Amino acid sequence: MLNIHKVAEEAGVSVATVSRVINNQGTVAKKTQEKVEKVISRLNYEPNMLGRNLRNSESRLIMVLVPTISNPFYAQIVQGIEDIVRKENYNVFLCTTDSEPEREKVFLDYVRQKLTDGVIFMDPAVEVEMLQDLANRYPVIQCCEYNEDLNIPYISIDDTQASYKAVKHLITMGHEKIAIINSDETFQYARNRKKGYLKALEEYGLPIKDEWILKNSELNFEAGQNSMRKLLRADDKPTAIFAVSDILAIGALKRMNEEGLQAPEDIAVVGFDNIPFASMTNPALTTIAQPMYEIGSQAAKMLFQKINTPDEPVSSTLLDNELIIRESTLG
Amino acid sequence: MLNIHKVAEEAGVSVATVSRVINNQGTVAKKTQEKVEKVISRLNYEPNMLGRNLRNSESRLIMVLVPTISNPFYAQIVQGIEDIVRKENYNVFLCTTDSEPEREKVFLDYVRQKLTDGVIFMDPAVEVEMLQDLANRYPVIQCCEYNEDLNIPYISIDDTQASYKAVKHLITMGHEKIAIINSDETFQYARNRKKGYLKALEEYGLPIKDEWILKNSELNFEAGQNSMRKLLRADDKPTAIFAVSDILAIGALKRMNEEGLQAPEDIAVVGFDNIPFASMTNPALTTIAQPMYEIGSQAAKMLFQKINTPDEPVSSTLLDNELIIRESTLG
DNA sequence: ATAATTGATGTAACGGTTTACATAAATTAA
DNA sequence: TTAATTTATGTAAACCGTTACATCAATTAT
Repeated sequence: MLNIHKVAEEAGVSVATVSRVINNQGTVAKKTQEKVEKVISRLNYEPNMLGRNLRNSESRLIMVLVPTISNPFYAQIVQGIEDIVRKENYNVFLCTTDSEPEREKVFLDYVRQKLTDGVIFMDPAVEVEMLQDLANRYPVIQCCEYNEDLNIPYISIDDTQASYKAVKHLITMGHEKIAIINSDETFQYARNRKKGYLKALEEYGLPIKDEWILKNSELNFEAGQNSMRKLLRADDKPTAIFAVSDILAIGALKRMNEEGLQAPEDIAVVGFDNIPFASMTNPALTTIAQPMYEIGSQAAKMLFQKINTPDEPVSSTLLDNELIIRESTLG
Repeated sequence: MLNIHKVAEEAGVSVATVSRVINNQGTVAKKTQEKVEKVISRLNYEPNMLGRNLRNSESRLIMVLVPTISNPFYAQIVQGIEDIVRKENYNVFLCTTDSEPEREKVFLDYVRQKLTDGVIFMDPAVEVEMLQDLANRYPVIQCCEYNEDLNIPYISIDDTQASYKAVKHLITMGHEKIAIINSDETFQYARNRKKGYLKALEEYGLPIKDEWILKNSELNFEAGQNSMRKLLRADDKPTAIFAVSDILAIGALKRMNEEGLQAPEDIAVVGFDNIPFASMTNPALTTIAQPMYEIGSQAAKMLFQKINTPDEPVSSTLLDNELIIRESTLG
């Protein structure tokens, strides 16, 4: 086994001296230092991180829990996280949970088990008590999806206000029959976006119909296509659609295209997130831009607050969002 | 500190007994077991993974190094990896390198430092000697991007043959002026795809022009758009384009769209990868489908071969690929 | 020349877990 | 009843690195 003892032995010094050289604390005589360094590079020695972290009870590792990486939405957020984390000389381990509680649990245990120093959690599906319990003892930040009943700092946007804005835009464009393609309402964001949708319709006295309110348990193109298929078969066809995710909106646009329909002439479509691909579609997609990078970097900053001053409370934030108007709603 | 000693003390047993209960080895008397379990759940104890892994010199953790998660191409591969890895009762840590050698190095050190049991490496930019050295001592698999001069197992596709197929398709459709939008030729795949492109042109005696051969250091929509802008300004405009990535192809399509041009009528476009978005564009994109899920799951299987039988050689594989013909080339 | 200070290095405990081996108690065999 | 075996539990070393404290040598001060 190649370890610090072996190096010490080869160099004819004690392990303490080797350790001092590795963590260059400057208290080692020059020639001893050189001697040790020579042995280290000759043997190709790397300190074992388990031993080191165990001793230091610190890993300088952050875990980021995402449901999936197939939605580019997360890519930008992770970029924001990475940039801050690296600046602090930490590194990021990204873990995908598929929103499965058991998988989330396994990864969260890594925090309890001291493998990582903290966690940024998007889209938690795990039981709330267990999450709260974890957050009481370790640094945890909720990012994007959150539960405000918990005493865990979160960073997100005001989904209700954002979707209200999106739907109001459709109303301003003259639409009166507006459908929503939503995801699973177990998610807070889905409930909030529906709330904003309903609020806008009520405010303008527009009809609310069950057949215009669709839910999807999966969030992918196919779900968007399926939802659009259903809407095109509705007794009373909507003239505009608000999809709570660009992915769903793009699937919907595709379905229209397959049926020979045009956006916005036949049906206008608004998405949500402003993933890079949203501007690449034809027609380009009107959408709510979340400040993804900013969300990520803020989340990381909040996490470091918790790590560095565990006893001081970290305040939660809702960031601004922006309606990006493109061809899919512009007559 | 809450540790196994504390639990042992509270339960009035030795640490060995607690350890046996945790790893339920069945050699503990029923009532002792219950007593210990009660204490464990009362104190909310979780074994420290650093201590455990240090002792066992095993982490049951796999590191996957990707340049970025913003290209959905990687999402599918990672899915393939995850499914196998979980089946083996391991977990995946995903790390993004931005193809920066220093970042790659930091993560690779985690393997040396025993934090993870192996690595699947896509798109290595790190110095080859260091990678080879790592692979000599730890389980490493090259995935997608690879260097065949190294003695490190790889899984990928035959890029030369695939791009030859793509370009031949364009030729079959009657095109004689065919451009390539490539990425950085420091990458093996980029060199191979160019090779296939040239081979097809040569075989059919078609012209090869410098102004039809474009390179991009970044691989994103903007790069695709920029390349297309250049091609549209060429003295001799191509009638067909082979892009070595769907992302580039989609950017190129967008640029055409902005200029009021249609694919394939004005210029035909072929992409590479068959990311989910590729079928969502309008027109839908003709592309080379890489068996992404399969690549990922194979990579994981190969890694476990290395982990479980370190001394037996693992053979490298090139998987089949398929040309998916869609609207962007179909007159 | 002696005492006091500085500098370089070593010793050993500690962080948390697992497990070979030892021991004690309980059971079975003779 | 005694010896042999089985079962349950405990002791202590091992995994690897860090660091407070101790030690010794060398330098500086008096």
